[in-house]
Amino acid sequence: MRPTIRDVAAMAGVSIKTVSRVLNNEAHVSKGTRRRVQEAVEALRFRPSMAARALARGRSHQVALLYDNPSPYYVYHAQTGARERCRELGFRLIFQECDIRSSEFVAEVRALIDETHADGLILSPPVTDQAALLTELKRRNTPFVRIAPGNNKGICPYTYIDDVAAATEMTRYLAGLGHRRIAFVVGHAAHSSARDRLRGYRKGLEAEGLAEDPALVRQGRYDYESGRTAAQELLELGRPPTAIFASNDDMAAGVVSAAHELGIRIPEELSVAGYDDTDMARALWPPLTTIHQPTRALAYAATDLLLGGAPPATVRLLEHRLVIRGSTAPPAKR
Amino acid sequence: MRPTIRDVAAMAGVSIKTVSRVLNNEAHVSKGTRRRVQEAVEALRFRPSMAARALARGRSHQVALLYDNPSPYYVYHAQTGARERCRELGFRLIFQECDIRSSEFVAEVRALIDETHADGLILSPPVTDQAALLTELKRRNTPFVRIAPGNNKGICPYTYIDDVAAATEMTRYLAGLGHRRIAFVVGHAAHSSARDRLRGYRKGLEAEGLAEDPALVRQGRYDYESGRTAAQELLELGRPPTAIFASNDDMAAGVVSAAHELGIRIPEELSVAGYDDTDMARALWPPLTTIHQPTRALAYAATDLLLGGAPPATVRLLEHRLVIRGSTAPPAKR
DNA sequence: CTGTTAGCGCATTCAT
DNA sequence: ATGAATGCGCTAACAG
Repeated sequence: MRPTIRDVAAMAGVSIKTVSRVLNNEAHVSKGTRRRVQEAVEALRFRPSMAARALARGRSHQVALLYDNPSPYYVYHAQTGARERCRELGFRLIFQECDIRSSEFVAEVRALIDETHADGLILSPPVTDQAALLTELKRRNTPFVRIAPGNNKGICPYTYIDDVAAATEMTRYLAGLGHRRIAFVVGHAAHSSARDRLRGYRKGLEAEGLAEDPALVRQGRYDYESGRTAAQELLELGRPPTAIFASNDDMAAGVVSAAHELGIRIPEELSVAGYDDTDMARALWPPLTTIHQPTRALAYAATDLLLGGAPPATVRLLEHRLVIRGSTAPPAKR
Repeated sequence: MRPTIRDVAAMAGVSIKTVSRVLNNEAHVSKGTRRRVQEAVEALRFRPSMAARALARGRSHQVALLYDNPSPYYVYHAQTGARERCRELGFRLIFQECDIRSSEFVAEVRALIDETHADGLILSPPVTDQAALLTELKRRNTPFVRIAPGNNKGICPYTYIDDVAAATEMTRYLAGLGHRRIAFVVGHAAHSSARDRLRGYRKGLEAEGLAEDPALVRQGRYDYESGRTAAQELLELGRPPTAIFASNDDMAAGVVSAAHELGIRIPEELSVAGYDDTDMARALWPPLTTIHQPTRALAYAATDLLLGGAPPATVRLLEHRLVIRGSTAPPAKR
């Protein structure tokens, strides 16, 4: 049977309030008493009930991470980063999938907060940009932070990397190798990062004096299948690209797959670039050139903003980092 | 401010007990009263506190899924499957990473149960085979189920696929294409599935009248890096294999990567086979031949065993399914 | 320094 | 069919 604070108090020969004091590291407990209580806790292997604590004090020591993301790698790393910081701070992480397209979306988040007494929320893309939710959270005065927001940046702390700069740099890097026909696969329209990365691509082309060819820009959805479809179309063009920049790693994997199937060798005949959450890109290494996108670090830092110290209103956490893996080649002769 | 059951009672003009009755679908409430209460619930957007409920009744309506697994895909799919069934049954899923090698491993799980009042546990490999934990759970009388256990199968319900049969079939399939030097990359020693799959490989060789060449069997750890290393060694042998059977998808990805790097074309010059949790294998399609391993379904069914109806002591849930993707080739001429 | 009392929000006897 | 009182395990005033 689960021991309670009363069992501990009885064994230590004190009142439950004294036990509570020890558990919460409060002052005004004599050395000896404290030790006796601690021994009883050990002996009984007592662990305070989070439910009881949540009721008694106002807060639950739980935060929720909300996501609606098609990429297992993104989800896994975001979760890992947030959980790590939670652990360190003695919080528990509620990991909650949601559906931003549902008419009940905001209601469901509200229900989550009320049911769990969550102390705060961490929003990951594309939840991070749902205006209706942001409004509701502000109204309720629920603390929250955002990962990679695309708008309304003034309303809460957030973490992000500079997608425009990163995509610009990648595009210029490919151009620097000699590529002049560089295709781009756009991400999911619901994600503001998709727009930023596209903007970076265009800035990169412009900086290199390359004209944008609309036929080389394809809409994707940040998932494997859309990258694959886009690459199939691109590679069957009369004048195909010599490089394809897919704006996340799942789509890059789709591009690699399509190229394999068409017998096109990477990187000798086609250069492929992507955004990298480590594992996926490593699986495809060496054909892939990637931007290192530390999802885990973004989530860790966001959690820290929510729970740790007094956060500034806005934080620019991480610069982008361009990382070249493997041997992206200059364009093949034609 | 969060509405409570008292607010609902006041608005509906009844006592909190009546509200409680309506919330829990109990009998002995008149039609009209029930409707009035429901309207008040809607109007106030009332959601009962899980913490208060957990205290008042004995159970928390929460279950925990324990994992200690290096594969993001595995973790993601297991989580998704378990969460889905939880949702349907009105439970909340606590998704908990742990470290089976820690000396505090059992103590930490015990702490989790006491802190959260979890009603039951779902154990995924390799947690599923930690004898010390199983003993403790039995002693405490905590309900639990296991996914793909390798031993002590009598003690609780579990779900699994037949790894021995699946690996046998895959090996025989490769042999049927004409391969006679089929290599095998073994999984992590802590997972019983690693042994089962190796056994299947051996049975397959035997059934085809092929002698096992110890040089063609390499130890891996179910992660990308170990698959890559194993393949590098295998492909540099004096007499390299014509097919490599990696016993999970992360390792298969490593094999594909190593082959690419060495300029070996798949599947023309090397056939690669793996175990597939869909996404990873799809990313590498078409070079890969895979066994379809529905992690998500296994987790869903395990959760159902834990929460749904009266489960039998043991359930054989799913036969394995061999899935051929793309065009695995016969062995290259030498 | 330590103990007593009163809730936190809900379900659960037991009355009515 | 409905309501008042009691308690789940803990913390928070408020004594002493």
